[in-house]
Order: sequence, then structure tokens, then C-alpha cells
Amino acid sequence: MDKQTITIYDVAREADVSMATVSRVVNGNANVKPATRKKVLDVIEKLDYRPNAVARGLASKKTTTVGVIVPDVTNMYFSSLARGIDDVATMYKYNIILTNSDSNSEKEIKVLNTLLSKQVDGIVFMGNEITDKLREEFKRTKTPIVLAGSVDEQNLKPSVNIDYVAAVQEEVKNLIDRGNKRVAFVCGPLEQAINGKFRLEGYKKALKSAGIPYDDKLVFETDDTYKTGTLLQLALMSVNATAAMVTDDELAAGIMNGMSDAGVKVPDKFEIITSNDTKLTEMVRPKMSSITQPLYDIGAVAMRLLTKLMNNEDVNEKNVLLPYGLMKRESTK
Amino acid sequence: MDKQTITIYDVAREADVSMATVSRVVNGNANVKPATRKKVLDVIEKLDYRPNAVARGLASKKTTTVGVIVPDVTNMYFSSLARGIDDVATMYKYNIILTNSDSNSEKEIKVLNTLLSKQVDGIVFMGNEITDKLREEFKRTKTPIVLAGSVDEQNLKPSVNIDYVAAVQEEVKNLIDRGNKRVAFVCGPLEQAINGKFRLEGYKKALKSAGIPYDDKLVFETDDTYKTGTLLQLALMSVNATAAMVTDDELAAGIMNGMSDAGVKVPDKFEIITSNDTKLTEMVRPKMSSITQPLYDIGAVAMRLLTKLMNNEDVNEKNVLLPYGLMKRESTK
DNA sequence: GATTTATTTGAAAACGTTTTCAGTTTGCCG
DNA sequence: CGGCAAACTGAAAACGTTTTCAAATAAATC
Repeated sequence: MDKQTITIYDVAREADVSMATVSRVVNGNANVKPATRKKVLDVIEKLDYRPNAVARGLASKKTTTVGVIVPDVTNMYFSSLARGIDDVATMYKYNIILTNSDSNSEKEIKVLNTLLSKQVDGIVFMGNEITDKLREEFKRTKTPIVLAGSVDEQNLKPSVNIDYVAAVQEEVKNLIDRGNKRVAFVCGPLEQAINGKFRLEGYKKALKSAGIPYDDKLVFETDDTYKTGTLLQLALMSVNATAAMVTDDELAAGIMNGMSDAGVKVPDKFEIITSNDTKLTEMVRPKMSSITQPLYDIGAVAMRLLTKLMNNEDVNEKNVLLPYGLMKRESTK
Repeated sequence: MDKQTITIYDVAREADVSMATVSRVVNGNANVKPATRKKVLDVIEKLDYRPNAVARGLASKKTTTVGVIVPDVTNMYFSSLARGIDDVATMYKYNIILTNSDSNSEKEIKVLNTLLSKQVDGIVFMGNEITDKLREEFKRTKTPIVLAGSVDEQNLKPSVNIDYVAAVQEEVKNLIDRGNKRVAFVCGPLEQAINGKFRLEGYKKALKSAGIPYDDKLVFETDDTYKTGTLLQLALMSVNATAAMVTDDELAAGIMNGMSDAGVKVPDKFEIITSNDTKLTEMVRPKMSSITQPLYDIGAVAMRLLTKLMNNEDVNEKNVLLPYGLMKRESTK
């Protein structure tokens, strides 16, 4: 139907050189006489030749494409990471194939495999529950994989994160120090190591060093959505919580609005700290105090790490922890 | 280094059939005897064979990958569209290469070309300023392109949108009917046809039919960011505006918070209507009234349209307008 | 059972590059 | 100039599929 496309062969013929030479000039190989280079370049220009990346990928076994698996791009936390990833990806001449997994283990495995069949040069994975099956799939491939903003308790793969334990511990300590005896811990699925293992541990540690007994009535496991947050006000009140450490910004916004709508003043009657410092924290009233994470940077560093892995450079630190901070805004006293 | 990969040839040998036959069973071609099919399938299973999509792409000239060009995934408006796109893409067995353009025409052209060189089967483009140069690039390729949530005044390419003129006109009319004599129009870059041509036209029409003269002091051209919104309060007050029609949710949130922070009660002293109905409208207090757009659907329909184009099916309506709505929340009286 | 027709199969040529290896030129030196 | 190294260049073999076309086999018809 369309035999319009110009191939390297056409260029070679027209420039009266071999395909090899054309390939060399296209790839910036030094071993080509300036005169021939120019000749070829002119023909390329004239014919409007564009290399076919698929053929190139087949021949060179490099696609300059990396896969990105994300629970949901619609979530600001992940879109921020994704943006950081894409920026350094393009900086290194890669493109990203973006896939949404909905945190569904089956889908994760499925897209992982289609990404591999598409011969991506590497993968950055986001998603906090690394199931055994997924880990098996990870092991099956030699394609480099790095986790971004996602922890695997077994540290099978390189990763970029912050120190969730310390961050939560510090914030909960602050809450306690300000006089809150009953601090709730509102989180996403505890199955996810980031919640059930790390953040919860920080929470417990803070309680312990303050001599407060752990009460699992104060732990609320949710699905991480705004909507759910809005419905939590009553439950939180009924256990006499006066503050909450929340693991997701949208969830936290929901809780806060639920409180406000029910007439519970934030922060006077109820303090809230959230975890991701997305721009949502600033848009909401009162503005939410938050653990600050360099979201964009986590993505960017993860991608940078991946480029090294893809290049077979050796990396000294496989599990990077980026610095976190604590941003006091208006949802805490 | 790694000669681990199983090819179709290995399967053929092991199953004692030809590569053609293996290819047929992999592709679900009907013309293969059940017995051989099973034999091949067993070998595939045993060898853990996975087709190489790159080779497949070269041979078949189909990559089952589409390019998505978006100003910024971090913007909820676009991430919602992107999600719709990805969902129907995977439904039709495509993957998406996602690229951020920052609405920068040069970058748009650049990524467009790298997407084409990667032989994507189609492209969905988001970004509201279609420059002549970009249009030229669009014309250069036979790869189908559709615009999602993005208008081109010249209607060069198929697109999926809502009727921005009518939507804005209707909302501004409501504002006027409620007694607002001075309604501001706060928008992103007027160069973008969606603002400078369509929405502005709706605004003007509404004024006209209410017999109110158009006053360009009431038109505020911005960069569409939250931050800018927060800084607009004074300017809006100084032109005695009592309401604003805003073209972006984050921008609107900024304006509203700017107002609230300055002690101007919304909606009592100032009414605000926004345009994109992202989930932000619900998270902010007061909740923002908005034109509702089926964001996810716009993406989904655009992608569906693209599949048809890629399939050479003919489509009856090239420029789809999806229904919009008006959602009254708390930022209007 | 001989034909005819339909169903399955395989050989080999694409697809558009990169890359290896051997050959040609060129430049330099004595 | 002759000889040798260095700089360029080209032929052809990959890369791992799909696809075409003809051949082989099986099924159906009379």
C-alpha cells in the first residue's frame, strides 16, 4: 500500500556508499571521512530519511525504551514520580512505555511480561506490594528493574525511597509531644510493606519511646482514596483520636474535609499530618502539614540509576534513601 | 554475553514443525491442525518461549504501540485523559509511549518525530496550540493522529472534545443571570485556540446576549498554574469583578484560595466557576462549581477512534463532541 | 478408487538496521 | 619510491519475526 518509506538502502544508493557507511554517519561513528559524511548527510536531508527504530532495535538489541509500571497515573504521587522518570529518560534519549496496574498483582505481572516482550531496556516499577509471584517474575529476567517510591522487604531489586520509618516516627513523635495522647494511624493496605512494615513500625516506635501502649483500634486500614477519607470522621472520633498520621495526601484531604464538614476544627480539635507532599497539600484549606518527599527526584534518581544498570556501570548503593523533610502547614498546631 | 533467549526457531526445531507453523499458533491463526497446535503449545510452554515484539514489529510493520503526547502528566486534567487512553489502549492490546511536551512546540515536534521513528501505530496528541509547523509535521506522516481534549481551529485531524463555546457561554450566562454585572474571564494562554478562540467566544456571546459590553480589562491571560491563581485576587478586585469564569481547575483553586485568604468570601462576595471538573474541585473548600467534562471518556473515546483509524475502518464523525454538564457546587450562589 | 476440493504445512524471502571482518586508500617515514 | 600503519569503506551475515506461495496431505464427491 505505502512504499513511501526511505530506507538506509535508498540513502546508500543515492549517496553511492554502502549501508554500513550510512549507518556509521547516522550513529555518529568517528571512522568516516568528513567528505563522505557530508555527502551522506546531504542525501539524508534531501531524501528526508528517518531511521527505523524497530529495525535498529532488532539489529542492536537495544530499544532505547524503558517500561514504567505505575498503579495509577491519575494519582498525583505517581504522576510526580512519572514526570521525574520521563524527564531524565528523555535526557538520556529513552522513551517510556507507561502502564497502569491498579496495584493489581495479576495486571502487574501481565504488563511486566508484555514490556519484556517489547524488549524494553529496563523497567522502573512502582507499586508497594511485591508478591512472591511478582518477585519470581523479577528473577526470571535479566532486564534491569528498579523500584521507585516502592519498597520490597526483601530488597531484591535496587530502589529509591525515603526512610519511611524515621519520617513517620519523627512526625508521630511531634504529634505526641504536642500533647496528643491518642494518635491514629490511617493508612493504605497494610499488605503493602510500605505501610504494614515501615510506616507502621515508625508509628509504633514513636509510641514506644513515649511510653504509650499500642492500640490497634487506632490503626485504620483503608484503600487510599479521598472518598474513604471523608467517611472516616465518625470512626476517628469514636476512638477518641485527636490527631492522625495519614499515609496518602488524597486520603488525608478527605479526612480533613470530613472533619471540617462535621464541624471539627482542624487543627484545633484534630491534627492531621500527611505523607506525600503533593501539591494538593497546598490547595486544601487548611493547608496540610506533611512529610516532604522529593517526589520528582525519586523518579529522576530511579531513572538515573536505571540508566547506569542498563549501561552495565556498577552502582555502589543499590537501595537509595533520599532525604525527607517535615513541612509544617496549617493542619497541625 | 547472553544467548539465553529462546526464538521461534528453537520452538520449531523442538516441536518438529516449521517456523511458519509456530508463528501461526502464536498468532491464533485458524489454519493449523489441533494436534500440531497442541504440540507447539506444549513446546512453547516447556521452553518458556516469548515472542520478540521488536522482530514482530519489523516483520509485520505493526508495533501495537501508540504514542501519547501530553503537556504534563502531573496535571490532573491530562492524567485523567491519559488514563482513559491507556485503559482502552490495553483493551485493544496496545501500549502507550507517554511523552511530556510542556506545551513547548519545539519539544512537541521533536517527540512526534521520535515517536514516528519508533514506528508507533498511531498517536494521540494533547496540547492546545497547534502551530503551523506542527501542522506541517502532522501532514508529513500517514500515521493516524487524533487530538484529545485539544482543538485545532483548522480541524486537520480527528479530535474528541466538548463544545467549549456552548459550555462557557452557558455558565457565564448563569453568572450574569444571578446578577453579576462584571464577570471576569481567567484563562490560560490566549494563543491556544481552546482559550483564545472557543472559550473566549462563549464568554463574549454570553455578554452580548445579555447586552453587556465586552471589556478586555476583565480578561486575564495566565499560565494556568495554581500559584498564579493565588496572586490574582487583587487584580480581580481592582476591576470590580464579582465573579470569574476560569479555564483550569488548579488555576481556579488558586484564585479561590487567594480570595479566601484575603478575606473575600466565596461565593458570597465572589463567584467562581471552573472548567475541567477534575477531582480537585471536590477537595477544595468551598467545593468548586464546574463545567463537567467526561475527562476519562475523552481519552477513552479518542483512543477508540484511533484504533479505528489504525484499522482503516472508516469513521463517520471525525470531530467528536462529547456532552458536557454543569455541576453546581459551593463556589457559586 | 479416482478426482476434486479443502485443509495444513514448510521454504524462503522479506522487514530495515547494525556489526564484523576483510579489503582499500591514504599518509607518513626513511 | 617502497613499505607500513592508520584511516576508511563495503559485503554480507546477523537480528527474530511474518507472510507468500507452492506443495503435501486429508476430506469429500461421485
